[in-house]
Amino acid sequence: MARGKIQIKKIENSTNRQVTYSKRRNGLFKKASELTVLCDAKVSIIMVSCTDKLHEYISPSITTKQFFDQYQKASGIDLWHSHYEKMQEELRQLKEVNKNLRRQIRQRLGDCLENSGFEELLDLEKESQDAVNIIRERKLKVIGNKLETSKKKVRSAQELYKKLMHEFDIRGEDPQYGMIEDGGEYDQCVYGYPPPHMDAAARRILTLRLQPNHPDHSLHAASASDLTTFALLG
Amino acid sequence: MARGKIQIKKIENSTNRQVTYSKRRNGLFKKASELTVLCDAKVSIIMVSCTDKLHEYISPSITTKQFFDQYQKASGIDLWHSHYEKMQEELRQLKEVNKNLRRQIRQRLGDCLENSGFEELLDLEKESQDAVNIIRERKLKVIGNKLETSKKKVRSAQELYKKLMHEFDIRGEDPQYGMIEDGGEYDQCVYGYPPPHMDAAARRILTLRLQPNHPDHSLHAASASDLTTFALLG
DNA sequence: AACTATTTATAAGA
DNA sequence: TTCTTATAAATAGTT
Repeated sequence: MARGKIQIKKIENSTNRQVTYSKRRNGLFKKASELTVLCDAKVSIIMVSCTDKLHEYISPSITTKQFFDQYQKASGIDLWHSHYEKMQEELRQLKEVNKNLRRQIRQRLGDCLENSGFEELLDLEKESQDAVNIIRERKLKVIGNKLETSKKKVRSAQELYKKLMHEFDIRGEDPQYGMIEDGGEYDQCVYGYPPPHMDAAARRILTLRLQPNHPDHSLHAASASDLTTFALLG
Repeated sequence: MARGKIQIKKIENSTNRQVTYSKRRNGLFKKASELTVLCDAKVSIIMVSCTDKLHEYISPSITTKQFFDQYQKASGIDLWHSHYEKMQEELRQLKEVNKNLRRQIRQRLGDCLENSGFEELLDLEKESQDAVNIIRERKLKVIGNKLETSKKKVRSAQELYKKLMHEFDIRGEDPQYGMIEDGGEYDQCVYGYPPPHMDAAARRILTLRLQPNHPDHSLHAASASDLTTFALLG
């Protein structure tokens, strides 16, 4: 506005722009302070330069926080209040959902059934019984896997045992265990007494192995009350 | 600034002050918008007049909320930020809890058991089976109550029937149902055919009632598979 | 709200 | 940055 009129459009020269920003900022703040005094008003100016520097004018006798509060109150504009309320609503809903989930769990554990109708109870019973069955299946499968592993261990122990026996045989020593070596087959082997050099775990596994010939099959047919037998496997 | 210099102090004449406020406010906003364009800056001006009227200038391409956020970030002044973060943390935790509860329920329904260990499966099975038993007990109790109610209904229907028969008898009409009236006792009564004036529901109840002589006792001993019989009671 | 004499702000140059 | 200054813009007081 001096030494020539200018177009109101972005100043491309960065230095120039910076200078103008600084000058006009001061001008703006000066006007604001005059307005504050002359008209007994309150003014807040916050500016962010294109280089993200922040400058602020605030009328004396007020803080920016007060200004924010007053602004919101006077404007009725929500600003963060709607945001805040949305969060509160979300919190409330989540708490409600959690409460319901907990109630569901309690019901599934057999609590709080007083208010459930007959149909509801029937559904609940069926669901729960189905769940028990699934869990039982899963347990059996885990047991099956464990048995499989045990079987392998037994087999390798047996191999070792055979080899040792063979060596004994070659040396013509101690024919006490000959019958086991003769058979060679696993099932024949395990009906004999376990050799004394096997450790306690291996022996326990062998002992258990004596009962079902085809564990995978018979286990799946077993009823719940039979299962404690197999829990010993650990 | 025109027609005479003025002192920068509160304008005592209220009308004058109002006019000046309006004029200078426009000037300020104009300068602000020029600054916005010329220097590619962001400006927020909020003014409150001495009569508590609020006016605002905000650069295009930004909201007042964003301005507040940016201001707080730059100034380090907290305002509501800590509050907000606390709420967000709370939300996060609730969501986590929610997730876990849902997982628990799924497990109790027999889903997602792949990662459960053997011990865990055992516990789960026991819990679930206990729950099924409790639910079953509860169901039986509900059935018991229903039967009790039905029994009362039957009894009152029977009373009515008896009374009617008695009247018939007095009038010497239609001796067809005499045998029932003779017995008088409930158990004898229901073994006969229900009288035609009973409604369908009452007849159904009577029919059901024919089977167990002491429903409360026999029901509690009944196993799960027997229960569908009683579901008909509705 | 419009006018205008005057003050003030400021663009460009130093 | 700051100062200078010619000039544009803002505006106080008037209508």
